[in-house]
Amino acid sequence: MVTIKDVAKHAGVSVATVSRVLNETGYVHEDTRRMVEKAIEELNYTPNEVARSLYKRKSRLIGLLLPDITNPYFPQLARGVEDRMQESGFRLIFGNSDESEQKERHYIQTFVQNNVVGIISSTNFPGMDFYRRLKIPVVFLDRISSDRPAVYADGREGGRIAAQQIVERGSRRVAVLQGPAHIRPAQDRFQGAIEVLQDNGVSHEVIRTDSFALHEAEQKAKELFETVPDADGVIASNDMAAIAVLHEALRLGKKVPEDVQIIGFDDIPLSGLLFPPLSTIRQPAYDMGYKAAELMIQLIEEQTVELRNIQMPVEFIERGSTRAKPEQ
Amino acid sequence: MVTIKDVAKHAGVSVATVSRVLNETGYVHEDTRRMVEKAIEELNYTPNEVARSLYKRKSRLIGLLLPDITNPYFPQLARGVEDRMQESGFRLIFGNSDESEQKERHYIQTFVQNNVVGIISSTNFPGMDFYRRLKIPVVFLDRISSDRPAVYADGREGGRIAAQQIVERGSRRVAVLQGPAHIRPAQDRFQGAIEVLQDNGVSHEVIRTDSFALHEAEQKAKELFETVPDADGVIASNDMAAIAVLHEALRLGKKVPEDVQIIGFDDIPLSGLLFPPLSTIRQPAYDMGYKAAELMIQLIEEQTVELRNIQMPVEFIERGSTRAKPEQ
DNA sequence: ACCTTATGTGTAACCGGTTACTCATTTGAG
DNA sequence: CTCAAATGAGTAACCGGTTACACATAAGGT
Repeated sequence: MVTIKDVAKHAGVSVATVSRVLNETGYVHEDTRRMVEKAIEELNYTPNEVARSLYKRKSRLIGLLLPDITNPYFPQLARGVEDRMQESGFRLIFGNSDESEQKERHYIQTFVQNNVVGIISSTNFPGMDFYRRLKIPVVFLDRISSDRPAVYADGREGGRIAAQQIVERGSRRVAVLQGPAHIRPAQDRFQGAIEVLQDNGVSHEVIRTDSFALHEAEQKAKELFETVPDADGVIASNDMAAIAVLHEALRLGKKVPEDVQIIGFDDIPLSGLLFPPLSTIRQPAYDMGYKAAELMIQLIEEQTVELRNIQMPVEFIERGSTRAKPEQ
Repeated sequence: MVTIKDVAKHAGVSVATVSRVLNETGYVHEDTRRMVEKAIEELNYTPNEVARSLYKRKSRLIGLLLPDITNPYFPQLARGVEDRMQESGFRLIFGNSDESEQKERHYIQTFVQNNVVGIISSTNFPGMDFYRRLKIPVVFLDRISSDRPAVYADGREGGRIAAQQIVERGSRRVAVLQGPAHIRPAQDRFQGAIEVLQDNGVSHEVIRTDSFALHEAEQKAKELFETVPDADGVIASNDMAAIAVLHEALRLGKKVPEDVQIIGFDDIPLSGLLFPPLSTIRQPAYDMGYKAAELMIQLIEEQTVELRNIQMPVEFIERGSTRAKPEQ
């Protein structure tokens, strides 16, 4: 391995000078700089980030914790984070929490042991002690917390829009998938939807779900049509659930959207490729990740940030699983 | 930050002794051990991995490079890798290469700068100099290389099975999506399919694709039905492409599988939830990731590994986008 | 011409661990 | 009882960078 000493020797200067050239700090004579740069080039030297990190007590690494990248919504968040971090020269250490507190605790610990400069997390446990104790910046993503900055979508508004749309388009018996009770944005969506359904006096049934996992979605889709066989509208807690519901509806020989309208949440990339393509409430997942990264970088570089909670707008994406809006 | 010195002072011993307790090396008196453990407990000390990594010249980090986790196939690989690594206490540094050589080179560099002990990569450029030069273990995943160990699925066999199935089930005019030309497993699938189609004297058209990206898939699906409007069977290069083709077929009013049969490749989690659910050639993605991690751990721990190339079996998953097999 | 300030570079301490080496004490074989 | 081997623990060098400090020389103000 080529070290800074090798470069120093090769260029005939001290390690301090090489370090100054590398970091563009202090005074370095133009001629010296060139010699050092030549030596770096010739030896193909790249500084050891670990040594740097040890002295500085901070690395160029960011910890990213997601529930499960197997759910297509999260990779989009991740890409947003990664791409923004990349622009500023940060790398990601990555972990799936599987919604387990233990795993999460463990990941956070090793993030810290590796001197990460910040942690971006879609945790299910934003209030936990191990977050409170952290002395590095934390940004919650797709989650809400009173202690820490967060980036999330306007869930309540999303829920409202979904309900409005499905009611306007004629559903009168609506099943609502509730989504995990302990995840704020999911509950906001749910509340928003219920609000509007009640205001409009539309009959609705609630199907509770505990996680966003796929097999649970399949299960709940079956349960839905057993519990509410005459449902003519479904508001799903996310697109994965909506897809499961759509599948089950078609399997039961129902026509979508004629017999049942279905609205999802997220707008994952595949939604538009289903048949019928899924109408959904779009969360700007990539942008949310990107913004979270941006917020993190601000927190790292300055200590103070004015805007600590960023709520992103949601949007109704009209596709084929809802009917045409009747003329006013 | 609590350091080993603090622990040493608190326990009334030297740092060397604390280190011995931590690493279970050398001789430590039972009583001393207990005192040290008590001190560690009381101070809530966790060793700094960075310092450790600097001295040892190796960390507990593994670099993982994937083309794009936004494609649902890759998160499954990633989860397999992560879960196995987790078991042995390794963490992942993660990057998406976006099939760009430049990005890839850059990621590999920072992996090295961070003292990763190994790199697992689904690269598009397995032969590149920057891989050859690496002095740490490299395992290619879902890729094939003559220089390095690799874990991949039996693409040729997969292609054969796909073609056999679609022919047996009655397609006589088959469109084949070729998949990126520079990716071995994709080409193997393609070759396998073509072989069988030719052997059976079934007419086939080839649609070339350059990447696995989603928007390209949509595009190619349209192109397919323009070029081969009378196709009664489609062998897609992966499930994403198959989903796009399925969508396009239904959009054009074709009945699947009555008018057109479609076979995908990968078996991503959503395939079964389409309507009709997608028949596909299953690659055991999670297991492949898991195995790759296992292989990597062997390479790290011993220097020598007997089985350096692991080919995983593929399997036809019969679902609704293919017709029933006619009675013999 | 003289003193202050700016420029340029090297020496060595430091970051937080690990381990080679040293030394003291115990243990046990003959 | 003697001496080699085993046990137990501390000191300090080391990993590869960064930077405080020291020092020398050049530049600039009066």
